[in-house]
Amino acid sequence: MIDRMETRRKSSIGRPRGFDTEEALERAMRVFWEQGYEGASLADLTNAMGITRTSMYAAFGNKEDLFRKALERYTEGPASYADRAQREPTARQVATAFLNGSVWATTRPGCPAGCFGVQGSLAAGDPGRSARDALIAWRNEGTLRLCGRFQRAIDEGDLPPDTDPELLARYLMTVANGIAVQAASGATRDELQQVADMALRSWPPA
Amino acid sequence: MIDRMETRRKSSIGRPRGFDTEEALERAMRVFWEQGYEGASLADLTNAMGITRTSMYAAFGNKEDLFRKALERYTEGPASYADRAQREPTARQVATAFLNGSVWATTRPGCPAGCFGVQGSLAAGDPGRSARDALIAWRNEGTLRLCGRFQRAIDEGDLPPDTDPELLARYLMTVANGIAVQAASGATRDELQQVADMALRSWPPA
DNA sequence: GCACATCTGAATCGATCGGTACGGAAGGGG
DNA sequence: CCCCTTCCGTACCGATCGATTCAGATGTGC
Repeated sequence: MIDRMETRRKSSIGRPRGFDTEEALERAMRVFWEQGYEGASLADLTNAMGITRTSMYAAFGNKEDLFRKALERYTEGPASYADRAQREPTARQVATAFLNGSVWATTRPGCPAGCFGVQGSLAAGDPGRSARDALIAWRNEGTLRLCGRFQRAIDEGDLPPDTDPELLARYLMTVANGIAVQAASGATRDELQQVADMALRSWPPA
Repeated sequence: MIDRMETRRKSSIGRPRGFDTEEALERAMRVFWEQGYEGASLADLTNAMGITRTSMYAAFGNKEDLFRKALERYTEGPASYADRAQREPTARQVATAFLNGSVWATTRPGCPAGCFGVQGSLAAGDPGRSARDALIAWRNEGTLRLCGRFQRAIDEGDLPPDTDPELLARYLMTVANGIAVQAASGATRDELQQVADMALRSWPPA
């Protein structure tokens, strides 16, 4: 009852866990991704994970914790393009990689269409408010990281000194969010790639 | 039991309704807008509407019908900027009015932040799937109408003949959807107006 | 005033919600 | 081997879900 909600086990004594927590989390992530926090019931989740309620609670804590861990996995998995984009050498390449990555991630065959960080919980009632707030923070952190990267680009002379890094970051995040919504609406990868290309046409000249 | 789900009453006999259906629908719209279809419980809705469950069912049918009627009201109310934008004389003015309107509508003081057509139901489980599909259709219809408007602009010589009207329409809808998500994330009207202005910089020259 | 259609409110429906308690099964350390 | 810890499946918890039923109140048309 103390800290059993940790995914990692603290000792090797006792019967070992009978399922792969990483794979179970992957399955849970996809359910949240597809149905959202409030739309995903415990029955949906445990069914997809292939385990019982009890095992889920022992391994992950509760539904909210499971959602947060699924978000972490999403960040390091399908959304890892964001991290990679940050490491591109120029601001323009960062922007291009970021939008291309968002197109790619939101239209991956075999994965739900759209972005976990958007449709996981955009609006919610009381019980799902904490999940919604977690995603709001997640999106805003992404914007902030982009902003910091563009500030660096300004300092390095890669962008004009009168550039507004916040605007650039918010612009990119806005387009990426829109791409996610469009992907959830059935837009294809090709169509969204064209949109991303067009969005980059308003990027400040290198 | 036949068609009592109509908002309009078919006869004047009997006890008249004790509440204003339009105002009740307005209140319901805001609840769906703020909490989404699945996040809005009957208790939330009827509480905000100031009526009982029974009155709601008698006047609107059921939760799903109420949602559809709320969407109609949203279309003709807060989202009426889309219709108005279509009637602008040039394609560029259409695009400008559309994005400006979306910024304005998603950040209206006294209204929930964001767009009903996006956060009303972006992802959902089985029970909310029909609401989700209704909003998908709603967004795609908006794109289609923009596309038709830009096709007309091409025919009129307002846009170059090699323009892809679908791409322009999808681009605008993508940016508007992104603006909605950003508004739901706490972005201010000024910030989003800057984003909209920047998005229009990639518009084909007049 | 009468008869009737409709509205209203409370009580209730079965189903499902997220979350738990319990007991048997199963594996590791001595 | 035994003990002990942990896992796992079932059955169940109170609360809430959307939806309905029913009696009583209320207003309209005759």
